[in-house]
Amino acid sequence: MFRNNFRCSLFQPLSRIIAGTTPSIATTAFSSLWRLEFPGRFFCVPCQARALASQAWNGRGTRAPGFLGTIKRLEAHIQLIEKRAADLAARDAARKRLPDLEMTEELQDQAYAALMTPRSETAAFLPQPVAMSELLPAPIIERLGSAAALVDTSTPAWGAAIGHLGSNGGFQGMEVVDVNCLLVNMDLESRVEHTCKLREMMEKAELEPDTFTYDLLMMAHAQLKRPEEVILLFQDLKRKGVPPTVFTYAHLLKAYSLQADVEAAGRAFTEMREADIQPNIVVYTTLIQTCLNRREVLTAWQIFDLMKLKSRATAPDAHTFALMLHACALEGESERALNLFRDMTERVGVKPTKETYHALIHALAMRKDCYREVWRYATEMQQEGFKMDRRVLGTLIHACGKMGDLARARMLIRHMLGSGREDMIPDSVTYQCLFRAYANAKVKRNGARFVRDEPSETPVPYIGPGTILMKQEGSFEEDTIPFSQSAILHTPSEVVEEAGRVMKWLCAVKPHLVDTQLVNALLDAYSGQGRYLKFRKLYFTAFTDPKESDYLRPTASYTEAEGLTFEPSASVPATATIGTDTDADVDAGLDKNTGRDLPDEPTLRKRVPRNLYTFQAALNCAYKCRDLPFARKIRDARMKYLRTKQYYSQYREPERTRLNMEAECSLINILARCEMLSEAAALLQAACQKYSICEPDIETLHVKALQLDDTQTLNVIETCVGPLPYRGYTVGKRVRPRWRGEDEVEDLSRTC
DNA sequence: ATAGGGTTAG
Repeated sequence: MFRNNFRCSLFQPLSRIIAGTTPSIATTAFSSLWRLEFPGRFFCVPCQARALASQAWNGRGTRAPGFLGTIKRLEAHIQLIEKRAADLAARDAARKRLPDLEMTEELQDQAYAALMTPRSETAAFLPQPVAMSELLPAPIIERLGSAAALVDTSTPAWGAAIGHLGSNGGFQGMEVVDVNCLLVNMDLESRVEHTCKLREMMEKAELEPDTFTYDLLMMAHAQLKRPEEVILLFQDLKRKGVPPTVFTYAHLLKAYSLQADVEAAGRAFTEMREADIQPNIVVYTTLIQTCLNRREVLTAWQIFDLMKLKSRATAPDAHTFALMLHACALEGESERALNLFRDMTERVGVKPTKETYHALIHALAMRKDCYREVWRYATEMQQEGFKMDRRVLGTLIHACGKMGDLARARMLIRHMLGSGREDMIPDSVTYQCLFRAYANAKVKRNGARFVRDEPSETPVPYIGPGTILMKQEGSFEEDTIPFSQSAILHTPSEVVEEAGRVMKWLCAVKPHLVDTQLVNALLDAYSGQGRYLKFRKLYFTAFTDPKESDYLRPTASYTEAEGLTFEPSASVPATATIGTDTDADVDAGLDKNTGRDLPDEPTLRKRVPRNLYTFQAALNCAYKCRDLPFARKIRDARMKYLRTKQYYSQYREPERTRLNMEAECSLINILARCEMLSEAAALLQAACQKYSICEPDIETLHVKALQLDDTQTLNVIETCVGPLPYRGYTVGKRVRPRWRGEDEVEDLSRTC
């Protein structure tokens, strides 16, 4: 119900654009669909190109004129199609064979080894840089005089030079082209910085900016992500009657893309068509980006299809494919990404770029079952000569994090730190992925090691093979990441201890990297390794409470108007309060037996504000350890958070709704696990007024109701989520105490 | 004589 509404609202801009009163992207673009290059001939793009070429030529062989030529061309075409079909079949066969090969690990290790081998650096010959003063127009150089030296450095002092110019007659007596030439040679930052001064000087010299002037200024602002100024510049251009070009509109559309303003982009697109300006591949690609920024993936695909159909000139290129691969990643559609990539390279004949490879790897990294493909394409990318940069490595670590491949995640981090390159050092996101690897690492719960004679908690500076003991200039801090010396971490304790050490190290050495997301990731690591006590400690010590000024309204009006608070219930297990024995029981044996982390472990040096994902992680943890009082505390804190400005500024509408629904469902499931079905059912009834809840969202409640044979609750569930699927619960499962069994595998995520 | 693309919460 609600979810459907939500879907509709998501797609509404699309329908409005297609069927709306104003002609829009889709209508205008569809109307030109009829103007295909080769109506009635379904030749693929390369063949269209061939056909064009052969029409233009009168050569021999397949280019021969007349009937014979036609036959030969047809034969050639058929051969081509046959060859392609054979190639595809061979490829498919190879792909199908693949799962039988038992080389997964080995292959991945090879891939990793290939990745880590430094490629021989062939020093590219760079031509001598030309002096700036030789590029600038003569009148400007003349007026600058000796001040021309200001710009003849590696970082030209544009501010000083323009100031000098301004006090020496400015642009007086010059042409617009001179100003434009100056702009062309200025870097984007300087263009933005000195826009006002330059326009002032132009006005003084009675020079009217032309289209190119506006283009250069708009471009600079667009690239530096300042959409407001771009839009203002465009309005100014219109007001002055300067005619825009397709470039001008492209810059404007880029601004709307940054604002994720699909409607405005649609209007601009229409306006452009009305001015009889043909949209080109860049315009369409920017429109796609706008849709993706608003998560309107369906519209993005429609524009993409349109580009393919419309003409050869607008056929998608590597830029467009990179975006669409990214669209696949957004939706977790890994197969679609693979197909698209194959389409791109084999059918359309577009050469993959670093960006397309990266986007493909990203799309593959979204799913665990594509982990091998991630490494396959990472290797291929490397073999094609593309260098790994921080972003690609970041995506690979992301894949490791998702998969729980901790060993490789740590190796990649070491690699990045050991590279000693400024542009390679891991950022906050990279570390976040590392922590997710800690969270998802599959280590045996009982690491059957009674005595552990290698105390892994001593922070040892990493000294890898080939690392010189001398600290490298400027990167000595990074070199001391307190990884355990063991190449592989075997027990949850080892994992959790290392995660904690790394976090402390980050707090001490790189505090600017420690943000809410990172601490949330550490929470996930504790939760993932079953360290619920540590989790709670972190949850209660590492975060700041919202300040009075953070609230939208004064907190005096704090009277749960939402009406979804828990009823205090007598059947709450009395033991389950923070820090009691129950908690220690819930935590795995090691924590308790060694007592290692029970006495005041120093808390994090840095505190960060909570966000919605903090609560999500906490609710998941409360679910896993069945801690209802903890869940209620989380809920209260969350309710308070919903009144803060941060809540409204950090999350947009669809995400808010999704997370709020997830939180409600978590609470329902926690209640169910604690066998408080009537309260859970009441909550469900209230929640389904606001959200469209499916059976998988509240699976625990359903299973629990079946186990307890609670027909009343089952009825409530049925009225709330519709007809219930069969759930084959086993009685044995119910009897077996699951408090300290292997990891529970209930999935709280929404899969429908 | 310009423009559009890739990492972020299992």
